[in-house]
Amino acid sequence: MKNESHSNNFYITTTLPYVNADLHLGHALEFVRADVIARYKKLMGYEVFFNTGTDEHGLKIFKKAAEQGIEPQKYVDGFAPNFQKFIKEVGMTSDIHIVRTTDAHHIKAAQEFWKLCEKAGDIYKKTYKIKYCVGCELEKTDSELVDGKCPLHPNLTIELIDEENYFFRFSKYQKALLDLYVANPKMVVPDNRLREIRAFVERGLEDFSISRLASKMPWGVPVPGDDKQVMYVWFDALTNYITTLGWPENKEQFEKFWVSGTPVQYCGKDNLRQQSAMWQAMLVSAGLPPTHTIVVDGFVTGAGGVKMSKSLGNVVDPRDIVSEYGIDALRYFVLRELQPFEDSPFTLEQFKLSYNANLANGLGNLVSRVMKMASTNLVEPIKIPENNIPQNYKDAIESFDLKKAADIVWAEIGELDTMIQTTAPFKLIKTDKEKAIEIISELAVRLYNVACMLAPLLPETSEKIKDIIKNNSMPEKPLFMRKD
RNA sequence: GUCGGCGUAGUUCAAUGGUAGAACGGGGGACUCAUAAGCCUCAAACAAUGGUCCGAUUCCAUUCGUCGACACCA
Repeated sequence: MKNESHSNNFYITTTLPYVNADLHLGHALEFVRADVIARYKKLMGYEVFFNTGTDEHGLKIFKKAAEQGIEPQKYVDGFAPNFQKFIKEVGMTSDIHIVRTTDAHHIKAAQEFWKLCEKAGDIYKKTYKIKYCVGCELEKTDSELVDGKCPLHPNLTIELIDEENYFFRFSKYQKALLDLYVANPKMVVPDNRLREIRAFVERGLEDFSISRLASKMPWGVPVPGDDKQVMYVWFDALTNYITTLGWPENKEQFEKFWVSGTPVQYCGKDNLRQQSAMWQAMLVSAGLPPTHTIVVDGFVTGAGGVKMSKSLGNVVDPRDIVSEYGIDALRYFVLRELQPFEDSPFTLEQFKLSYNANLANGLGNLVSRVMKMASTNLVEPIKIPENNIPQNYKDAIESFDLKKAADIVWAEIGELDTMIQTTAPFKLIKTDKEKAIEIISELAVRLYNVACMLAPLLPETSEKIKDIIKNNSMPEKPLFMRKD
């Protein structure tokens, strides 16, 4: 267990998508959530290191590049800017570190990591038989086979080909991992995911291969001291979480954010094993401290919980939403309408309903009605209150329950609407001006607090509201226009 | 097949061993500061069966439904 009491530094990272991935709502969801945590911590006075980036090695990339007849490096260089554009489009804080697994430093650091595992005696060479379908001309895994045959070519027999690869002694770390889970019961959020990974580890671990023959697939980080092999993609990819910090040379930064901080990794549920078991074993092997918290997201599905897929045509491009409704509308939906840790359905109809109800009629309208009264009746702007963030809101964010945090904000919005109705300052102003002004000021103060709570969630909107209150003015146009 | 999660109003969620809460959507009403917004109000749910208990939506078992894990899909 780490001492987490006095560090004022905070590290958070998303998973790295493949550089050529179609960036969909699921990616946006993870980015937005991590971004909220990063902004929140910054507002709470932490120095924050926020990491994301692109995974650029491996067979898939290599093949795509070959199809297009270009060098893999050229191919990934063509895609990397898309990703960087995308994260801006979904409103990620500008203060973000972007690692590419083809960065010279990352490559070198991944090799250093390898050497440490090797020194620990955890890397060894082994021949194993890969299963190969001549029909597909591809390696097959057991889970891809049906009755030991390739489902696409059931009349061909699967060939076994000897290949010598490096392996990582995962099996050695079963106890270390189980101990880690016992010592850090909140290491994986939500806790049923910890149960899931614990069950997996308890069933026993097999060593896994961590390299490929360069003659077959050269697009990877060269294995130190063996130019015939390259690292298997994800071995180098996982190390990005620390190579981005400048590890191993930049000891100070690594110490600051990883060792004495509380490093947080966001990932989708399909990444549970890699992040909470394999990567943790790799860290132990290399003699480095484990991740503090791994937050596991569910997936966004289509209507009725159906998987989103191109063939069903229910894939949603978050950029389309942003261009029609704005960044904060997308963020709002991700944060409050999607379950923080479970699969959630997404439909455009639902999105619009929720937008109209909560952003246009709720928040936006409240700002207009309060500020209309304030700007016409108060002679000067209210005294800007100290940040008065309620504890339950903080607790919700600290436990990664961003939906609960958003619920708290919207409960306050509802209370303010009710307060206007019951105290009716717009009426009172005619009979008891002093009292009415007192109420209007209180409304503005509480609205300012709402803006403060919104700062990590809907940063643009939060700023707009704060400005309006500081100027004691009306919004020039509705914050969120109703959509019909 | 083995293991695990889940199954609450039309929808998405919440709480709880003792009258089941909310939001959105739907019906009705009074108001007017506001984005025909807001407020009040009405209708609306504990998958099924059995067990433990004075009492179960909550605990247990079974069934059904659903999602996931069961390794190299990073």
